[in-house]
Parts: sequence; C-alpha cells; structure tokens
Amino acid sequence: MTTSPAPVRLLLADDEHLIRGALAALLSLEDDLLVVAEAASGPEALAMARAHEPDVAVLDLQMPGADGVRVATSLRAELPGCRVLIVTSHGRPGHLKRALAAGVRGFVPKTVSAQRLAEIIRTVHAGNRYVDPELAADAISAGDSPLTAREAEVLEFAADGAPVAEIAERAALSPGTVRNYLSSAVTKLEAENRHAAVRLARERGWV
Amino acid sequence: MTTSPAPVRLLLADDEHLIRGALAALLSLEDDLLVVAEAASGPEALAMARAHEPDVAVLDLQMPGADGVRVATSLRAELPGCRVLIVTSHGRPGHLKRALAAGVRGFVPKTVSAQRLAEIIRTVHAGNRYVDPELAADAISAGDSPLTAREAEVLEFAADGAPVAEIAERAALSPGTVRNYLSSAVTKLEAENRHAAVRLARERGWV
DNA sequence: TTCCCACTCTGACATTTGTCATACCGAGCG
DNA sequence: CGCTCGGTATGACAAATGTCAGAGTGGGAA
Repeated sequence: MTTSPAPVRLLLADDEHLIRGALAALLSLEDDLLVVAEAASGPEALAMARAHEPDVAVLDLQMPGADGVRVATSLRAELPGCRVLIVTSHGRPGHLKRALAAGVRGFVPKTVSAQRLAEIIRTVHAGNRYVDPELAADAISAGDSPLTAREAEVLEFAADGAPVAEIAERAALSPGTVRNYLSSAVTKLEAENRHAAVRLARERGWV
Repeated sequence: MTTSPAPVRLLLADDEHLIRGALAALLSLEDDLLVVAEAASGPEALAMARAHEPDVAVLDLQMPGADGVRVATSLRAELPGCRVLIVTSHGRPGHLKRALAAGVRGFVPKTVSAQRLAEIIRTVHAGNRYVDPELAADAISAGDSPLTAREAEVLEFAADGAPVAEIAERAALSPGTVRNYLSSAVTKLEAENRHAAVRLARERGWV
C-alpha cells in the first residue's frame, strides 16, 4: 500500500456562497487538496483559521467585516505558518502592493481557471510566491502613490462627496488645511477636481 | 429501460473564469441540467445563445461588453423561448426593476448555494418567475426613481466628476440647463451636492 | 547644524457650483 | 381650449471650491 503525502489543508473565504461552494467542490477534486473550513466574512475567516489552522488561506479581497488584506495581516501575526493567497474580481494595482506588504504569498484575479488556481495553491504552499503577471505589470506601470499620508487620508474622507466642512470635522483639521491638501492632491493626480481625483486614486488603488 | 426526460440546456455567462467553471461543474452534478455553452462577455453570451439555443441562460449582471440586462433584452427578441436568469454580486434595487422590464424570469444574488440555484433554474425553466425575497423587499422599499429621464442622463454624465462645462458639452445642453437639472436631481435625492447625488442614485440603481 | 519636507494654519482671490426666478415651446389631458 | 409637465434656456446671487502666497512647527537627512 502506498502512503500518499498529507494533503494541503485549505481555508476558503468569500462572501458569495455560490462561488465559495463551487470553488470548494472543484478544489476537492484535486486529491492533494482538502478544504477544511469555509467563511463568508473577514472576522469569520479569522475565527475559522484559528480553529482549523489551515496550511493555505484562500481569501477574497472584498468581504464584509474586514477585507482580505486586513485578514492577512492578522493571520500573519497569529498563524505565521499559514500562507495567504488572495483572489479578487477587480485587481487594482495598489491592492497588490498592500497585499504584498501584508505578507500575502499569492495574488490572482478570478479570471483564472480552477485548474490553474490549484497549481498556484501548490506553489504557495511550497513556500513560493505567485502574482498574476497582468496585475504585476499594472502595478509596476502605475507606480507608487505620489500622495502624502495626509493627502490620501483627506481624499478618502472626501470619497463620498461630503463638503469640505464635514471632511474637516472628520479629519480634525481646519477647513483651510483640508482645501490645501485636496488642492495638492488634485494637482498631483492631474485631475479636474477632487471628485475626479478620488476616482483616479481609487482606480490605482491608492486609497 | 426508463427514458429520463430531456435535460435543461444551460448557457452560463460570467467574466470570471473561476466562477463560471466552478458553476458549470456544480450544475453538471444535477442530472437534469446540462451546460451546453459558456461565455465570458455580453457579446459572446449572445453569440453562444444564437449558436446553441439554450433553454435557460444564466447571466452575470456585470460583464464586459454588455451587461446582463442588455443581453437579456436582445435575447428576448431573438430567442423568445430562452428564459433568462440573472445572478449578481451587488444587487441594487433599480437593477431588479430594469431586469424584470427586460423580460428576465429570475434574479438572484450570488450568496445563494448551488443547490438552491439549481432549484431556481428548474423553477424558471418551468415557466415561473423567481426573485430573491431580500432583493424584492429592497426594490419595493427603495421605490421608483423620482428623476426625469434628462435628470438621470445628466447625472450619469456627472458620474466621473467632470465639471459642468464638460457635462454640458457631452449632453449637448447649455451649462445653465445642466446646472438646473443637477440642482433638481440633488433636491429630489436630498443629497448634499451632485457628487453625493450620483452616489445615492448608483446605490439605488437609478442610473 | 543646516536644510528640506510634511504638516498645519490663515487670508485673499478667482472660479465653479448651487439655487431661484422667469420665460418659451410642445405634448398630453380633461 | 386651457392646464400641467418636461425640456430648454438666461440672468442673478450666494455659497462652496480651487488656488496661491505666506508662515510656523518638528523630524529626519546631508
């Protein structure tokens, strides 16, 4: 009798039941992969990880509660042996950078096939990194954010279209200062106004 | 020998290969369902539908090229026998309304399980309608758009943060008129300014 | 240490935006 | 026929926003 190697124990986290379930089914077809836990939100993913200590956590980037990167950060501290792989629908350049900074080992768009994903899971489990070439190219060409920390913060507060007075209150700054930051952010991003600037920064994943 | 009834022939359209493939695999497990075609974009979905004439088309709401509702509209004209079922990640109230108006027979969020989806496919195939109760409640409570056609149009042109002058040019209107429309839209939506109005209208699916 | 840069603020000014009154046209309705 | 409503426009005014100059602080790099 041949003893097969221990399978890779997986945690799947995605808020869409349809995707999560389907993914679990497909990955289970690979006999060296084993889905040991599923979660539908950031906090739940964390709890499941603590309970089951998976080898690899496959996390959706956008989840209610806490996004994939946030979960990855916590995981890094609590379960250093658990590799994290992020999958996402909308891959913004900046997200990739943030993910890598959080110790994520793999970053792939949902446009890959399940077969390919299985291979990537094995790659990550083996201790290697994998980043989708397309996303990597985007991230490189988009470059670093030219915004200072404060500019980015103020821009975030401006994201929902709030007037300057409200932004100032939320950021605990004087309205004049807020306008200065917004103005410089708009200039740096070469946008028409702050709303377009918010859109641009979002597209590049800088907020 | 028992003759089983002819299976329901399905078209799956979703731009995310991972989801589409997984879904196809899961639905194929049901022996009365048969996936006969897959597509990754709106136009492709249309072409596949023409070629394979499926009984039920399962369409993602957001796809490159043409969204699910647009595809449904074309399908209704070209293949009246083909029932359309829309699945979506972010179910906005207005989308449901538009979908129903386009002759869509089912509308469900991706949070349902594959098992449930299979049942819904059967329901739709049998000629019945199915709308997720949660989404239906949202749609009812959100009500109809209070915006006139022009107001909605101008609001759309304003969506990317363009200044009034640019909106006016794109809409072929005088700047003053644009400001009037925006002002009335902002009032109707009880928003702080047009950017917040755009956000609100988007959330409710009115643009 | 000196210099630069991010951070913070103020004041002033020009431009853009939001609001309102008013007006004309055409379609649909009682 | 007269009314109302949506679409279009203008002019005027107030408020918000964008831009700029200047100025003080503190931390880090040369």
